Amino acid sequence: MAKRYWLMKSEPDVYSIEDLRRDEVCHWEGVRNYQARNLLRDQIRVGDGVLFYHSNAKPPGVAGVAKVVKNGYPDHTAFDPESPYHDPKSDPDAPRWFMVDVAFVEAFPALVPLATLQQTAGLEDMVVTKKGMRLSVQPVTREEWRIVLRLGRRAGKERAPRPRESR
DNA sequence: GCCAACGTTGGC
DNA sequence: GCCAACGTTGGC
Repeated sequence: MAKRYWLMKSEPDVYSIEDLRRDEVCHWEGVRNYQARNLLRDQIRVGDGVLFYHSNAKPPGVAGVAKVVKNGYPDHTAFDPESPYHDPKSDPDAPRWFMVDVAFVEAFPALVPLATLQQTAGLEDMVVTKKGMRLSVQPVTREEWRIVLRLGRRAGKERAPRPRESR
């Protein structure tokens, strides 16, 4: 399967790209939407690229890049009564919710705001720019990926020198 | 903090 | 299986 690309939302107050930089790898836990669940379980694969999106932020936007390092597996936080993501209806013998593991790749020197995405030619059909689209795990096309990475790296170039990145 | 757009739940 | 009520998401 060729490498594919995704956008995943996280509230930076809960878990930000800087948290992922520190942790290096994280479980993408707590997704409780069936459409997103299906992507995590069936579509997203090791090696795929992830745009790390800060939602409910000021401003919201793409903060950096991660990569998938573990395919979908049951989200154990659903089984934990102490977890904020606890779901008593998820049975360990037939898990309802899934997660993947992602690893830090890079943080953009400056966030690419949603408003910029909405104004950028070539991103007209990008899911995150659509009004009313709340899906927290979304597919991204190869071309959208290319454009957003260029925006993120260019944004940094205008403000501060960017250290050599591995990719 | 507001509220529009969605998704889910539950009565019938 | 409809749909009203309710809860959540997430931009503004």
